[in-house]
Amino acid sequence: MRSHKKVMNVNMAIGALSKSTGVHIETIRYYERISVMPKPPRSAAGHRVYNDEHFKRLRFIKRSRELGFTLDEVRALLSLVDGGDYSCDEVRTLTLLHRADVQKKIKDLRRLETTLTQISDKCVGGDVPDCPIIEALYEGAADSN
Amino acid sequence: MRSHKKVMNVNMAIGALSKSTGVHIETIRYYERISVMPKPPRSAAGHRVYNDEHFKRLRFIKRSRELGFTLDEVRALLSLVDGGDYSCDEVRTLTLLHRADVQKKIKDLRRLETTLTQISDKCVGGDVPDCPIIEALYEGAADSN
DNA sequence: GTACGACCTGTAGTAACTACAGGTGCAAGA
DNA sequence: TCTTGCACCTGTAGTTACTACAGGTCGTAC
Repeated sequence: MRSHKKVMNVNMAIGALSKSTGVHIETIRYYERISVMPKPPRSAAGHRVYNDEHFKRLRFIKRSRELGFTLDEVRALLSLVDGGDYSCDEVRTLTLLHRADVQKKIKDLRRLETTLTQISDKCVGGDVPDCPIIEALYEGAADSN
Repeated sequence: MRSHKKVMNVNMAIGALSKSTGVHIETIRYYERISVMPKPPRSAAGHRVYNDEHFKRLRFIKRSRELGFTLDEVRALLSLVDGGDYSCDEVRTLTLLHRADVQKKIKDLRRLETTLTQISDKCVGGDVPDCPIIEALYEGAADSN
């Protein structure tokens, strides 16, 4: 058991969990369905009852998603946490692999931005028909890629 | 009629169109289903028959998609082409709006890259448990956003 | 005559949710 | 006491832009 495994027994319903984490109710149920969140115990009325552990796990998922990790990557991180025997190296490797993905995306988008700038520069504007942008896309003269 | 509206009557089947444009056969049929490509005439055997106009239109769609336009944006561009009365301004406006989207994405990804670098730097590596990356994500100390 | 390839239709799967429809149960106000 | 409203429940369909398959037809080449 790590320090983050301690439980505070602060019980709450799905609405409260949603509000405190900023994750939609439907998304929480979706995470349960695809097994990134565990099935919580139910109250007498059949309502889901969450505790502090659930709260932290959901916050972990949310932060990871905000950092652009896919749910599959989040699952990989969580399995390390769940196994409890993760090493720093494993986690860092996943993080750096992910960062490489992000860097590639940035590179692609920058090239794309350049092309968009170039083709919009071709266009003098005004109300004339036969826009060079359309021509560039429609006719053969494609210098993109 | 613009210069790009001239038809050369080079008929071809869907496989040839696919090969010459690099767009998958299934994707071409999908474009037809969602009405970004028109329903082509059929041969006696019921096969789709395409001509040079179809080829150019599909290439237009492909290039636009490669430039990151969504199919909805492509549809907007095509409606300008189809209407035949587009002005340079309209096209350039769409292009610049799209470029703004791309620039925002780049900005977001860059911030994300920075955060990933920061948290992976926290990690000294090695086989020790209790990785600071996991801690940062799991426990309260989140400086992201 | 049969095997092959290209074509056909229609449906389901992908990622990561979101948005309903239709139903239950509890608590507070009229 | 009734009823209104809210939070919750399940299950399914929609989103984007495709991809992949199952199962069928057709024409030609060997």
